[in-house]
Amino acid sequence: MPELAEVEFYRRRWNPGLGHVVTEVRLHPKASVFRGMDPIEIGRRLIGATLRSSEAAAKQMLFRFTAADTTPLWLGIHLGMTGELSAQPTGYTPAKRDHLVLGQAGRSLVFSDARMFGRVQIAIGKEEPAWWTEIAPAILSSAFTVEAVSIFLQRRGRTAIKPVLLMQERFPGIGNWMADEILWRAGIHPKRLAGSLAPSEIKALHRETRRVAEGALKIIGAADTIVLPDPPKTWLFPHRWENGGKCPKTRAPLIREDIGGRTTCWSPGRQKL
DNA sequence: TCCTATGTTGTATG
DNA sequence: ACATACAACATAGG
Repeated sequence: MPELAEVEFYRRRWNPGLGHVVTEVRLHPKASVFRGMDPIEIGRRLIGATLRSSEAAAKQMLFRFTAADTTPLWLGIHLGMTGELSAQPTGYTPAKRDHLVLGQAGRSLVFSDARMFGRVQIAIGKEEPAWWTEIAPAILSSAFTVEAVSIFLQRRGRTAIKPVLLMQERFPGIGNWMADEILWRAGIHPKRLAGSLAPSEIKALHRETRRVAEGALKIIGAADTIVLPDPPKTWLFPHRWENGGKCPKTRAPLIREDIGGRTTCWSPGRQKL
């Protein structure tokens, strides 16, 4: 599920653990979410460490710990397609999909991921790890300019705009639903080649990318609810999966089709080829 | 049984 | 070296 704003939402679910020591680590050592890393090593390092702070960027999260001897310890989590974080009562017993459980006095911090496209990694030392610092500059930062977008679209000129919006090196945090939302707002057909967009369309795309990111972070990322909130009916989001779904702006039936290997939803008439 | 799924990455090809 | 397209990863739910 998780794109930019959902990642931020889930990151905050571990906030109750801030300032507390990890006293027990339970994990599924064979789970592929650990990728190349040694799960035993991850568990060993985290025991006795205190959770100090966390950040989200693009679709990733960074949890900063300090070990008992004050050595900085960085825990990186990518939620993949089905990952979630939660805080559970003390002594929580890991279920099948709970690949990493950090036990603290008072609560357990749980990472679960059914499909295991997610990733868990750690790094040790003063410097933030490269896999964190190398994430592209945020969409809401000053580095995300019309110029930067324009250059990128020219370089990917022969590819449909939809899959280009999913490229994390320029659109960090954008996923399938946000990409459709952006194109729908900007009035651009998802099959248009990236290199074919007029300057005015590039401007609109840039503007709506920012607005969707900003709106999603406000509605989803900052929500204080137990359950992940959905954007309002005025967005494409609540209509994109329903059969017979209609465009909230034109009331025309929405179209769904595979583009670049991902189901894409758009509003005919509003978004023309 | 069959199909789909809010993601990334490795590989083949041009 | 760069750009492009797509299979593969692993599992649950309709």
